[in-house]
Amino acid sequence: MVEFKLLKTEKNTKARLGKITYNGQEYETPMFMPVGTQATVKTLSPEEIKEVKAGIILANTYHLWLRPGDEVVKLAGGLHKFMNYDGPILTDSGGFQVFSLAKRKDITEEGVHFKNHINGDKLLLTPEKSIKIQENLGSDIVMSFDECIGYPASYDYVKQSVERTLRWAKRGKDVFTGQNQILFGIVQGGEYEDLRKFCAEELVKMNFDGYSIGGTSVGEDKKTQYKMVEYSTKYLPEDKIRYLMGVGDPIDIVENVIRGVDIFDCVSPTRLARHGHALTKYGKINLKNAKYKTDFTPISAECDCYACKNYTKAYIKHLINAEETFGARLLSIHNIRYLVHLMEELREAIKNDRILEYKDQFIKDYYGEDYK
RNA sequence: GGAGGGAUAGCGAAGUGGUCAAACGCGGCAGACUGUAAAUCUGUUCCUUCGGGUUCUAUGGUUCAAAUCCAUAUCCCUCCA
Repeated sequence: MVEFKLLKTEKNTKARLGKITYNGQEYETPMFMPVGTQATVKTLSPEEIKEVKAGIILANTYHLWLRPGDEVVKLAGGLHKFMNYDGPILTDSGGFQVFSLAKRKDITEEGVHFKNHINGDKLLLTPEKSIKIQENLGSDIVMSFDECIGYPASYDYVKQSVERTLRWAKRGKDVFTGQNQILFGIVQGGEYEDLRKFCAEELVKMNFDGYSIGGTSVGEDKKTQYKMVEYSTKYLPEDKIRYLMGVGDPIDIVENVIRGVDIFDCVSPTRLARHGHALTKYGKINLKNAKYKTDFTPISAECDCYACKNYTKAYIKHLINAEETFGARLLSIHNIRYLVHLMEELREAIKNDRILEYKDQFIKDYYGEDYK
């Protein structure tokens, strides 16, 4: 069972320091959660996930429902046993797939009709079904089934979508019986403050165990994203987890921690890794670039990850160029460790009430002196 | 010794008179990626002062026009002796 305790709020901002306890394990927030859509953080073993000091990982209802099937996972004894991970697991509801598979969707009051991406079968995912699947999967944190609205979207569309998302949240909560599971509601509302406020307040009335902020990282500019987050956290209770869904650009993490977000997830560290990119204190680098061919230094001298302790840029570049999977694995380890370490630094800054100074220094390092 | 087939950009390979600086793939160079239909996708890849210039093994020829037709040379492959 995941339990959250707010430890402090930073003196000058809304940044929060918190503690999650889970089966005798303790994790601090703000935290970054690596994504393991198909019950695996792509290329990493559970031991490696722990070695980079990641805590919660995220898996996906839609994908596991289709393959291998939530009943199979249940038979295996739940996700933790099935994938051999004893840390906390959060499952997304399938709501994002409504958005990303938009060409083949049909949203009705009942739920969303899909043509699945594996064999084209027609499927119906409903709020009740999503909760049931997540109960079968046996994740620790369950998401309500929502509609992730794209950007831009008209006020009228967002309004009716938010209202439906709220009805879906209620329906899901009504059937939720998860043992040792907690359930989050998802704040939508696009860029419109009154709709974000309305959505948040209605969800809070339903008393969820935590709250997600959705509808971000769908192509909006950074300023808009930060506003969406402000308009959401402002109306959420202090004592519950706030989870910003899908955001993982380092600067966005820093900015949104300042706006009161506790946990983040993003596919970017693992996807960037598979595409040959490494996150570093001094910005993102592309190891495919010719200039790294004979660079026999680690990705980052100050990084304590397995890749940086043992391998050079030139070697990892070679692996990526040769399409050897070990390269993607080393970069995934590094990129996740980079984000987890970023969170460690942010927590330290919150403890010292110096997060604004930290942000300024972060920007100078990451983007160089002439940023903005 | 005889008979046939071939040589196209870094590599492989289309093209067989004009619409060809030459399809496509690989390789190279760069870019994108945000609750993962993503180990994917996009751009670019003879030279250029952006006007143009020089290409399809080499040389010569036919033609208004040649990677494409003809002759010779060089190299490679297959089959028969």
